[in-house]
Amino acid sequence: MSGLRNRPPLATIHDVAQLAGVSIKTVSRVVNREPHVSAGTRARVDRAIQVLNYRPNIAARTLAGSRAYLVGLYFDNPSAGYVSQMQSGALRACRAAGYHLVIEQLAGSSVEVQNQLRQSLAAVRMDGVVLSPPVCDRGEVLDLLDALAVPHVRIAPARELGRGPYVCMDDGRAAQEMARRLLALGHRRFGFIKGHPDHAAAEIRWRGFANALAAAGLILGPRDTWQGDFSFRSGSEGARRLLSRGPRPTAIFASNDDMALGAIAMAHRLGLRIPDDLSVAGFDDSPGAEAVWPPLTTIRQPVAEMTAGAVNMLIDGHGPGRSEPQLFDFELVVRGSTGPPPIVDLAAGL
Amino acid sequence: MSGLRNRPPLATIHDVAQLAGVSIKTVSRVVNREPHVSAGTRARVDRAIQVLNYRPNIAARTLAGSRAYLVGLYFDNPSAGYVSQMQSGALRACRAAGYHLVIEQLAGSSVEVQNQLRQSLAAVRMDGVVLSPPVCDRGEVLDLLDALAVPHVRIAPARELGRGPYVCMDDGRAAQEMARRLLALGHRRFGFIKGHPDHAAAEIRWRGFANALAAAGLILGPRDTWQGDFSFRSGSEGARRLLSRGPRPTAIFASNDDMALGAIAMAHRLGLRIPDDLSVAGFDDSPGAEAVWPPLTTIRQPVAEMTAGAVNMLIDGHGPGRSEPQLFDFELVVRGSTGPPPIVDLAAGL
DNA sequence: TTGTAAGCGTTATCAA
DNA sequence: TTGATAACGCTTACAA
Repeated sequence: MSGLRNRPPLATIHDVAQLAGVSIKTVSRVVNREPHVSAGTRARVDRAIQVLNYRPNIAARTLAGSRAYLVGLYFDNPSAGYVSQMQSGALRACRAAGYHLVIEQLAGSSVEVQNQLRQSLAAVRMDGVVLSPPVCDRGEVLDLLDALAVPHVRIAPARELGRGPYVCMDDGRAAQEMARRLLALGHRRFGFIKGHPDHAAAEIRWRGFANALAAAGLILGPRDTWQGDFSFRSGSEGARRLLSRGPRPTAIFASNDDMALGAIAMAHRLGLRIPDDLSVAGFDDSPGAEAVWPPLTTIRQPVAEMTAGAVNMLIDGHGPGRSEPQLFDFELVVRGSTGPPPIVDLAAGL
Repeated sequence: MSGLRNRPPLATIHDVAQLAGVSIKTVSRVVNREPHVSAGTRARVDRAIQVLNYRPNIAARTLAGSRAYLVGLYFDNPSAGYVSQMQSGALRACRAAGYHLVIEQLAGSSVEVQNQLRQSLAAVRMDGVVLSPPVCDRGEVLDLLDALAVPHVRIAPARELGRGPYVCMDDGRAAQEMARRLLALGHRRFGFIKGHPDHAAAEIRWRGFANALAAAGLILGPRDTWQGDFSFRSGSEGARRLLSRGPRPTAIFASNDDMALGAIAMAHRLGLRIPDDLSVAGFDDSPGAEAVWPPLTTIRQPVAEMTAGAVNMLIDGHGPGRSEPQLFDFELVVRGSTGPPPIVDLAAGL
């Protein structure tokens, strides 16, 4: 029943101490893996813990000590798949370290976000927080965190890279590599669907792509790009626009998979065959990428691993000392949605 | 920096008491909205709280009192969109009530799940937990929760409905209504893609659909159904099988949207036009449903609202007393993926 | 190597 | 209507 409040009493550190015939301090030492405990004592305590099914009360630990065994994950990302992967990585790292995860959505105006953050940090004393895009690029969030001296690690930040530790992937190089791949296939007319303007990595992807094309002597004009927002819908709308003018692009690169899937859907709708008439590439390797037809060529970003890494940096980074940004490898995943351009275009390009 | 541990001291209940010139107990009364506080005192305390930006420490509250201001959300759902909607509803309800949300994934064998659950409940004393499908239908989870007397509310449970409070939607009636709709359009040959066998609501949807067809004199054989698992991939695979035999169905109903989207992708791949050659319907109204082409006819399940309702039941259900299951309305959302069957089939059916 | 005692910031009890 | 004081279960000095 919902209203029931009389929980069976759980074993406390005193119970364990009594059963093991030691003081609570010794139990504490064993639980926290501190040195200076004889093997015999340790064994007795461990057995008592086992027998009583003892688990330290996190509230008491937090109140007494400096650690809370709680980390926060702050997000505000429209892509459910991205959030889901982050959480899965964060949960894995937390569980391995005996931590637990509190999540919080941080949305709205600067003032609103600051209030939400302040409220959550004051109420739940966490050991630190992980900031994911686009929250990690909001100046007011970093300011407040600094003011409250709350440890934080950012995931794929794009601004103020000197401000604290982060994990990331080289988005620019990944976009560049995708561009080179498409160029190598023979494409010469490109469409690019940009990501959400608030998400700074989107800008980096765009620049990486544009630079690689520029190196090949190609310049994308404003009519070759479309300002999307990372949503499926903005991807299909972008594709509609990019494909509605002649000569139309033979390859479209979208800043994330959701938009690429939207572009594919639109291409189907317009009667274009993929990849025969049009190549489409995405970025993220989201669940849908492998499932759509034809499966999507994309950049695999190890979101779960990155987030797990961020949580570990938070937990391990106990002593002071500058931690280096942790760089994760991307992977260009080539699937069926990209191929050579139509013969006629190939001939023209050569 | 990550390793920084010296946080600026936050105001405590003592600071507030001193500034307001009252005892800590009075501050506690004001904070907790208890009666028996004069208006003047209350105002003074409120002002002091404001000035000092005081927020009660949740760890101290938990340790001393009976409430933890923390609720847990346990999940293990493959659909990122579903999880995302749940969390969003849960976070909204938590924020409104001054609570915070701890999430935990519960996966694996019976023993593993019990250990995860036991560990998380012993470490983080939560006021209660919300169980989502398919976790909410695992007997060992309910048993353990009962044994530990942890309040819980289930979302869309399908088994053991007498065992505690829950929120739900009438899946069977929704599937029935979808069947009637397709029958009314003139369809007579159906394909059905079943959901994950562990997710009991999937079974209910299937029975609702089958019953409605039976009422119209139609029986679906094993070759008219496909055992999916709620994934996009299983949907496309299911569609491929269902469509590979003649005479092929004119309408496919998938137990969730991800599978329906998979079916649509497969239909495109096979060169079938939707809805001219084939109608496809889903269940959930996930984000992709509106974005795909043609947009998906589906059942809108108010997942966020249901979860918010579950959290509120947990928080409100403080006194004992049996709380009734809370039933939420579904909505049949008709979009472009369904239409009349091809003329030849329509003629044959009449 | 082990133990004692003093908090940590609240809520709960009981008296004023 | 208020307030003093004892828990709550643990960590952290500091002793032994």
